[in-house]
Amino acid sequence: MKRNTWQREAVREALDDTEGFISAQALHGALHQTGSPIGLATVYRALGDLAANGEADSLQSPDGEALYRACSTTGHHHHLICRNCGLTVEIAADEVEAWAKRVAADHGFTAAAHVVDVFGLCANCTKLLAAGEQPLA
Amino acid sequence: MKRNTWQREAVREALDDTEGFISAQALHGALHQTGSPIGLATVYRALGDLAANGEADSLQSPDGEALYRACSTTGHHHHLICRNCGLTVEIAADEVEAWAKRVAADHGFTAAAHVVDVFGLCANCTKLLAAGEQPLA
DNA sequence: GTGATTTTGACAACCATTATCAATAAGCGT
DNA sequence: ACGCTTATTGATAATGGTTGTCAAAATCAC
Ligand SMILES: [Mn+2]
Ligand SMILES: [Mn+2]
Ligand SMILES: [Zn+2]
Ligand SMILES: [Zn+2]
Repeated sequence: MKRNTWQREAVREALDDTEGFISAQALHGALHQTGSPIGLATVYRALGDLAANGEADSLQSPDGEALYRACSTTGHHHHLICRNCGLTVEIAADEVEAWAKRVAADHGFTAAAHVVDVFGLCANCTKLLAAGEQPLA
Repeated sequence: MKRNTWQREAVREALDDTEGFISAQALHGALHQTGSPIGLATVYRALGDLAANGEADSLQSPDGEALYRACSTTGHHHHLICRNCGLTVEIAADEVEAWAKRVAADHGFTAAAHVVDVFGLCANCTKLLAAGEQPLA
């Protein structure tokens, strides 16, 4: 049976305290800074479990890193993500859902799923970068 | 200036001969099987260049591997991909383009890009799997 | 509390991708 | 055609995220 450990709870809380998407490594770093001695492998395992249970959303960053986020919305939705600071907006996109279903059906595809993510610079980061600040400071 | 080499042309042709999306490693393997002595690093570079020039499309597979495909359509478009056999249909989706732009603008995001891919089982694979065949045979 | 079983975590292994850099070769001027 | 400049190649090392290993520690049913 599945056992409850403080490590899994720590990962859940750390993920909740994070604004946007975050990598396993970054979350492990954040936990360490709070004094937690949790191991890196454990963070990977906990995040994988959360994603499998639907408690967290995951996506592949454009450079192939897996990112995780605790979602406030329970149902199916998508994300608008700042590629500089990670700020994330959850998006309900009925329009795109319908489009995806239609496209698959029109071509005889079954068991269709879709990946829909929008990356950009949030208003704040746009301002900062225009002022000559460095990205990801 | 940019020079023309048989290696780049070999990668272009190998990519054209491929039905669906393929990884750099797999393409390198395919080239080797035809007797080509091309180096792996060169395949990575050539694919990166093709993608940068818009001659190839690239996407991150669900497990974080970069996949490439020679596009017949020159403009921006998306893909409907069979997760079993790799068969790919190119999709023009003005509706989704407009949606992505609107979503970004509505939230003050700039420099927006989007990832939109639909994965499913093509008609043929649906039939085969229903008949009890194994996936990815 | 005891013990079977799960979980952890330091570390190694893995694997895709990128950086090195000496050797090679494209292509311009001659 | 011939050098010469310089982009390109490719064997190899390095990088970096992720997963596997396995003995030690922790959980929980009894
Ligand atoms: Mn959707
Ligand atoms: Mn698009
Ligand atoms: Zn931002
Ligand atoms: Zn198929």
